[in-house]
Amino acid sequence: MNSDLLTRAVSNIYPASEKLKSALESGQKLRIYFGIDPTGPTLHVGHLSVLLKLRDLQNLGEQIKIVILFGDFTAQIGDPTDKSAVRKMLTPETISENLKNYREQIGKILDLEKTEFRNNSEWLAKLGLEKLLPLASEFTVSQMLERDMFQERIKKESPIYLHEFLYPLLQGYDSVVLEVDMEIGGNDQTFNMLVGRDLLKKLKSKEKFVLATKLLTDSGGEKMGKTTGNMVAFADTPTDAYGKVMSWPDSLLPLAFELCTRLSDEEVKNILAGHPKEAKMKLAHEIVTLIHDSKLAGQAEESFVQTFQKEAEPTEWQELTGKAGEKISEILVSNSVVKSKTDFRNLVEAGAVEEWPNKNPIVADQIFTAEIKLRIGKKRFVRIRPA
RNA sequence: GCGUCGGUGGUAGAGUGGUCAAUUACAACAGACUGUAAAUCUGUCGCCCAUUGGGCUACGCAGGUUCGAAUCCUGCCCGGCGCACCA
Repeated sequence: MNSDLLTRAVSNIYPASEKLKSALESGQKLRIYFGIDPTGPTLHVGHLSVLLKLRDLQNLGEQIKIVILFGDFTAQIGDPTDKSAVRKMLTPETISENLKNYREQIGKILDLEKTEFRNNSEWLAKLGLEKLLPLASEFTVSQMLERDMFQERIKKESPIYLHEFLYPLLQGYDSVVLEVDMEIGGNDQTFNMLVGRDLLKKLKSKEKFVLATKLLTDSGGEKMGKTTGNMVAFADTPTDAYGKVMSWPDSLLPLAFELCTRLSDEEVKNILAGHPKEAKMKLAHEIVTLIHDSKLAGQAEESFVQTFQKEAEPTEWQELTGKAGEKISEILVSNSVVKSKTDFRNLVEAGAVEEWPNKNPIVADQIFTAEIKLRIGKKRFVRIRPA
């Protein structure tokens, strides 16, 4: 067992780290699960710390059985943890589409052969009141209200809906049905995971370990990507993913290495001792390798260096076609490169649009005549060819 | 049901008859700076046309008052909080 298995990227272990340690050392078989609500189209680096932890555990061998639970039912209810008010109802099609991506993306990290996949609609969809009410009677309203986030809402006089009380129960019930020995999730899931622990104890007299991982937060303590747009998704192209990591603040580096890579402490220490830019490139390379592969990571890195550091010809151009006589602005709008003509005009006025590579300025209502390459801002490279 | 407060741009949240396409903050986008960044500074940030400027559509929905409404009135829809029993 790796010495940092129970410490790296770990925020808390319930009931106690030592207990889990001895369970692991005793060779006791453990069913460990991680629940994800398929609310978005893709996993992102925020999931990476949990997945890597699961992989570490999976590597222990036969002793461990990893169960990935897709909250296809709970996704429809909406976890109040991400309380941004009105949730959009997801259609079953969207959900199953998401699930397809998720499974494949998880395969980047975990050994799918050794992983069990379940959907919680299996049991939650047919959970009747006669089952639900006894669950609800295990908890008091004040226990639920204790959650920080409910307290905050009371303070702000914003609504708390009944179904939001139900959510932790349902997630907890997953633990009961799956008869797991352990649950892993982000720190923000601690409350829900502990409800499951209580339920399991009450209904099946079973002890469930709960391992909460640290969250990838920025210096303000906000979850990455929540306040800024640089959350790296598994579905991002290698180049995008690489670029997004490079735009993370330097201050995030130590935490990001801990959570999103498996470089050893010592390696990380060496890397961090060097130039921050080099360190971040290393981080970006590692992350892209995890969510794609090392070859693509290499290419992404090369393209990044080319484009931004050497200002050389970018390796990827967005290819468009246009008719001679058409306004360039119209071609760009119809291909959603820019939002509107006004948007394009503003960019032109800001000096953000130039012809590549001779840097000729472009005027707002320039007419398209022959093949032209444009650089718009820092990141948009467009080549327009005659149709 | 009663009382009361409220529904504003991607978000939060000002604005209570004209100077409001709507203060501000965050996010976004761009420029400068740099180590790619971040931070900082500057600009943009409804849509369309335009050289200054003009037009259109927007402040829950539908009507109305007014020369003029995000702002006033009426109705409707949605929501918060309080009250309801013990009295």
